[in-house]
Amino acid sequence: MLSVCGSLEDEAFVGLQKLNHPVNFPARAVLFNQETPVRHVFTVVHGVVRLYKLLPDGRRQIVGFALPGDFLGLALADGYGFCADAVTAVTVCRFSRDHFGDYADQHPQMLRRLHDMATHELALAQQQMVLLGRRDAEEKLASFLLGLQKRWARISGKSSVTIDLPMGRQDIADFLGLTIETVSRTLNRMARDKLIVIVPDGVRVMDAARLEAIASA
Amino acid sequence: MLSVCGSLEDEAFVGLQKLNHPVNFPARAVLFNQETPVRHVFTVVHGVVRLYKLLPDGRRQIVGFALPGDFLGLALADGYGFCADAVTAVTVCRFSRDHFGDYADQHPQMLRRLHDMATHELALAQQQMVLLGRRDAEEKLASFLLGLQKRWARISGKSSVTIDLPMGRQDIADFLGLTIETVSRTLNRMARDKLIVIVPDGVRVMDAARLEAIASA
DNA sequence: CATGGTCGTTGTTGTAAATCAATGTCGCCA
DNA sequence: TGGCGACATTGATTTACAACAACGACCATG
Repeated sequence: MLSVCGSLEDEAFVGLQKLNHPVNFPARAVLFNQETPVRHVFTVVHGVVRLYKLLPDGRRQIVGFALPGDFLGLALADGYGFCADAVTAVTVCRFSRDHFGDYADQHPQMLRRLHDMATHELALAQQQMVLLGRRDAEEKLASFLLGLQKRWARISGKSSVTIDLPMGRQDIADFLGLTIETVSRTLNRMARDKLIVIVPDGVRVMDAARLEAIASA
Repeated sequence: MLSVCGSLEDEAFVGLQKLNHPVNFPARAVLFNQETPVRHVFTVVHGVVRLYKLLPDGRRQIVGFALPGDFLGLALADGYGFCADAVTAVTVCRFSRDHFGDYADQHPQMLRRLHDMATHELALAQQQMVLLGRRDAEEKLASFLLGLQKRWARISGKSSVTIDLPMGRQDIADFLGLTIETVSRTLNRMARDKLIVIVPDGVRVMDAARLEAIASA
């Protein structure tokens, strides 16, 4: 289990502990949105947060799900904003954006670490572009499931064939650039094909090899 | 016009000048690819570079076009690779990845600047996710054209209603998650609708207001 | 000025996914 | 216990875009 402030237990970050400010949000609570300037950065301690952008007509693209240990606030500077809200009940560590920025500027190793996180996020974003632009519904779902499985494994330290899906079908659809119906149909077809079994709030991987073949097709 | 090493004329970077190594590539030349580990980072001086990822079956997603002044090599660390090749004849400034990394680690202001660039790229990547996941062909093209127009304006210092398109239709298609036919048809429909005029290697914006309405729909 | 190559356009047909429309399931609370 | 509301599934139909196919424009090269 992650202690008070998740990914900040690093020696680079001990100085930040005193700026630390734990906060709880119930499911569906808004952490911040596209319009209002963001006054804080966050580290997720538990729960799941969805990050998304809205078009004026209401179309939504989820740009990521933040799981425990993830840091929120990298791309917040640019004025390009996105929204974040709690998928499940969530605990975060909150830092004032200004204090955090000052701290980073005075601690090159921290800056370095932030930069590494940013480039990692960028690499993930590029993977997501491939997925959104060039893959069909089944490939999208297979990648999504396996990607989440790896992330949960990394968080819990042990891998499992059961993948927890705390987010609803609509969230998955908005992450993968599909509709809720297509997500539902594709998932159920995968179950019919014995790739997975659908369980409450998750799926169980039955044929990892075939699933991976589809995901990296 | 950008002098020897484009975006490196900053006081933060004078120490790098001696590591500077200008290189020319003809159109279509490969700067680096997904497989081979990347030994250099680059700054584009002139010409246009396409950055893309390939799926095993040959599908391609262009994740960005690098124009003069742009830096290449942010997301290169992660092992997740992408390919880069010259759309037009290209001049770049090349730096050894190791030397560049060492330099950055010893110059916090440089690290800071790299980090800002990375978060900016991340914000753009997220915009592109919205475009790929949730916009139709016409919206994609409109955004693409206006985005390029702004970038050219920023580079040349003056805005123009004529947008240079040095890349071919296939490149545009692979950037927007469309086929070449859809790009062609959509552009020609926009021309028929008097939004733009198609000229050799570019388009001319005739109805900026309507185009922007479509782009930010 | 023929010839081949690349690239773009245009027409036709096909299809994956969107859309429209019920219906089903589960948990919560009156 | 029954009924309401959120969410998921399933079916029918439509549609935007892909795929296939043919043709035309441009230019480089012998």
